[in-house]
Amino acid sequence: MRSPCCDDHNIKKGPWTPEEDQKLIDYINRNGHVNWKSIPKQAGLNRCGKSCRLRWTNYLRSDIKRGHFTEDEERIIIKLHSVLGNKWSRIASHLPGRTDNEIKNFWNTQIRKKLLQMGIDPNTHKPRTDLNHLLNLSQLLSTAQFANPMSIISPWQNNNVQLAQIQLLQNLLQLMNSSTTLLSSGPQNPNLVNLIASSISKPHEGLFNNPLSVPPQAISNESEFNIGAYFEGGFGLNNPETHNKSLGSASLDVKTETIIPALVEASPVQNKSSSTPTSLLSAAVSPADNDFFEDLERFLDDGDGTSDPYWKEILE
DNA sequence: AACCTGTGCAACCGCCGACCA
DNA sequence: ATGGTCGGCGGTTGCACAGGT
Repeated sequence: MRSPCCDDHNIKKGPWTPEEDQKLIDYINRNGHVNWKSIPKQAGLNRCGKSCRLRWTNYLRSDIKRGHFTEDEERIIIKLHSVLGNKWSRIASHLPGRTDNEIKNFWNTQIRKKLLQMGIDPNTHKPRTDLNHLLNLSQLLSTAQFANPMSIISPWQNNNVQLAQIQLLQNLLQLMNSSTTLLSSGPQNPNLVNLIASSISKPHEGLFNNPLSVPPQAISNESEFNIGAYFEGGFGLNNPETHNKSLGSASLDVKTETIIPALVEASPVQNKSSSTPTSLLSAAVSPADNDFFEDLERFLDDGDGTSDPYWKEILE
């Protein structure tokens, strides 16, 4: 049975004082750190060895680089995380001056949030498929498009609405793909899938540096679209060919976080003849609704011209 | 001005593996 | 081979602070 390191109730815990820091620095500068357990006693500190080691490695070391992470560091962290997972110490070993604790905190408080807002699962580095996210996106879009039709949308706002639109389309594709798998009946409407797929594959360079480009392997020819290959790349995170492009600073720009407006309550589901994206999604994600493709196609078809044409704009 | 809430980050906790006697 | 010790790691907590109401 091992003895706990810090089981002495007289051992001090909590934040370190400047005096304690100085004692530890002086001692290690003089003697180095061979045996952490013996250091507190020899340095005159009422702390456990573990606490001393942590304080030294995460804060007092002279080679610690403090302050904001650069975009390069952020890119490296995301890239390494996509390969290594939560191996913070291994990630830290590639970032001189950064500690595992610092990187872990940075990931949990900043990067994680950014990825989630971009519709990327921070654990898998692939597009999110949870229904709440799809609904959020659709709410965002309907808010941006319909909340105030008279308002003038600035170019960068418009760009981000389009970013959200593409995210939503991608998630729809994935949902459709999984739906066809679940239904075990093969693609129910390959033409529809191809229609959406081809709309995503259209170039958007100049809008937002094409951060969500389609890997070439996803489109084998004009009439076929390989959804599996498309999403396998996880926005290129696992694909060396697309990695740099998809992880470019544009895709993680702080603007992405700030431009997405706060979500508002979803508008009530309207009748089919005046379907909004919200109502479409409500229909599309309903577990009991097996007519998803039919509804989607009907919505896109918009024969009576009463529904909003923006879906057509996206797809066209 | 007081209170509430969200955020960032330092520090702790518990587990695990390496090492050694 | 076994058990004890220690360092390292990842998850989690709790505090300080800022901003909002």
